[in-house]
Amino acid sequence: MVTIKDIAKIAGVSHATVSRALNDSNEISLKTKEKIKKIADELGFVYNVNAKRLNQNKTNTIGLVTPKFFGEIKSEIFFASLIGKTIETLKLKDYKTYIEIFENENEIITLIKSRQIDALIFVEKEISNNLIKFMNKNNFPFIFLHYLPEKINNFNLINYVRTDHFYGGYIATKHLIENGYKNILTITANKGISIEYTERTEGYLQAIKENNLKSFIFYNDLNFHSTFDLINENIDYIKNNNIDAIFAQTDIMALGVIKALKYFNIKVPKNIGVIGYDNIELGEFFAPTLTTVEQPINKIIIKGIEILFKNINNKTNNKITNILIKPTLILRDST
Amino acid sequence: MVTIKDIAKIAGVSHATVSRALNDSNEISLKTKEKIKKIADELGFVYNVNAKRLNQNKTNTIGLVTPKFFGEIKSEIFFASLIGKTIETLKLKDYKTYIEIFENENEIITLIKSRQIDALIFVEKEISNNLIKFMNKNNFPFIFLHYLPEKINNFNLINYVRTDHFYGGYIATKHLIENGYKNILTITANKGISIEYTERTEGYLQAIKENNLKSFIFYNDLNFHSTFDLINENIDYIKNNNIDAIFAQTDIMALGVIKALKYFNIKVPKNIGVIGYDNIELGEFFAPTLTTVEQPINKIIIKGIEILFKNINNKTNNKITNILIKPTLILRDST
DNA sequence: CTGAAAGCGCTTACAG
DNA sequence: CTGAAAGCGCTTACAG
Repeated sequence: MVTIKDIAKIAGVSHATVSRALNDSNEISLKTKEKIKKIADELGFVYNVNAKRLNQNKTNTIGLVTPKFFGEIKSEIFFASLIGKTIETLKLKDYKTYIEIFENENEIITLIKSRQIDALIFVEKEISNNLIKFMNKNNFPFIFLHYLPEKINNFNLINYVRTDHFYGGYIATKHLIENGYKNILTITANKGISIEYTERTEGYLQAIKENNLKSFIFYNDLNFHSTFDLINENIDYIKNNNIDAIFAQTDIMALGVIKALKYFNIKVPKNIGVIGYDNIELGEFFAPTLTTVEQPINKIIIKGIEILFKNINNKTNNKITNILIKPTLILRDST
Repeated sequence: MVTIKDIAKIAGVSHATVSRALNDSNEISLKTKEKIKKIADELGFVYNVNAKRLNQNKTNTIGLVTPKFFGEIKSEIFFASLIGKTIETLKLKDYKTYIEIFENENEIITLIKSRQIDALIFVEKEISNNLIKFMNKNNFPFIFLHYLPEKINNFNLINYVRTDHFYGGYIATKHLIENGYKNILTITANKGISIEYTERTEGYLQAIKENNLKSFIFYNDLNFHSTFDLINENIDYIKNNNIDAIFAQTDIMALGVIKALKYFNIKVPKNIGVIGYDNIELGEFFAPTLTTVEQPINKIIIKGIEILFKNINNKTNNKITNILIKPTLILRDST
């Protein structure tokens, strides 16, 4: 492969001069600069990144930490979008993305110490204070997107951008109310699963309260089959309470709900309206298509990267930024 | 960050000795080796990979080239699995994975020249002879998985591992025949889309021929809605020819078929059996669940990486390896 | 404006 | 078995 020394030889200058020319240093004559650039071009010169990174102690690469996302359809769809959007957004800034599937924190620490990345984006809940402290101590920029690190109680030490789930739960419920539904059941995650479900439920309760309605809450696993079972087992409760709408706090749950209602010949949305949460693309395949709350994941990524770069470029300014982004309602046929 | 010089200072040896110790060189005494390792451990030493890569001209990183996979549910599911499995498999060999979303070949050439990766895995069709030649000339190891590069006519210059689609089309059709279906329609891709659909169709024709049946072939777009429309528009043809089974050459198409048949109150599998191809996880969500041909993507990845590593470790041996892996039938409710 | 030198953090052939 | 030296391909402070 061609190096700056090869160019230097051909141009009859020192390799330092070549380096300056290619880096558009302002202490070089336009004439030699252009001559050198032309030669570099002809030779198809490309920097040896490893040399550059060693010298500058900067990699122009951001690590993206995700959970093990494969093997389950919902997270595959979500993380494929996330990874794609992140790569795309960082590429616009001339940064590379390195995907790290989270296994343990030691691997993350090793990754940082090995100087492969300049910063980290976490879309991962299982991060402890230990790692946060390590990064802060070393002035290593990072941000949490979408998820909050659940082992941590003090969020004043981390930047994050995530969905405003309270608002999401609120608009989902309000939408149902505005469409005339009165007895609205919400199906949320089992307790302790994740704070975001608590927030969605609080949004739900706020809308319920504002309209003097009665609240109905089921706690359940987040998956399709168990939600199907849940409805099955509680069909009498649903009938006895005249439940006429269900706010399932994930789309997958909502699909399980719809399948179960179909099984009992309950028409959606005529007898019972159903709204989901997430806007997974899957929702478009089912009949009726699913009304849902869309998580603003692209906005989260773009905003998150913006904040991260402020941190990268300005290490002194350690201001913590926490941002909630409002989700939006996607109206389809199930309500 | 701690360097080998820091360790050297504490251990009272030269940094060359530290390097030998940490690399388990055999020209070092056990005693100093252990002493040095202990110190390194205590200091939490991790190599600066950039220095190591520069020195060794080796990155222990493999590039994975994919199309732009996000924005469409089917490819999101497929590539999320693929990326995950690749990262996992390479990690076992102590290699990192770098994801490159294909835009143009110059970016790939730059990636290679910049010394960020030791080899490339292509799961991408749009590669030309130009790039192949460049890699071969530079003795840069690469392999094609799953797809064949469609702009190329001479496959003797490239390693690849892919599904045996002829066999896949054959077993799908044979399965239908063995279940008593007689008039089997296959829906394949529009001509020129990809060689794999031609292969599936040839497998179909082989089974049809062996059983003296009549062949019925529709050519269509690969997506859900247009396949739904296709069935809609041709429902008379289907009825008139007593079509009693449909081999849709992708699962997404098969789901479109089932939706359309439902619309006409045609029972699956009672009136018409339906088999898909791919085994996307989505197939499990629909009723009836989808019988399909599973692409052996995990086997392809594992085998492909195995071949790639032979090439990496043994650059002299430029033997080309082409492997077809047989897919398997997944029996569910739609046949 | 340009070159020689030193340095980034490693490895390894050479000498002892 | 160990150290001093050279080198991987860059950048940049220093001197002129």
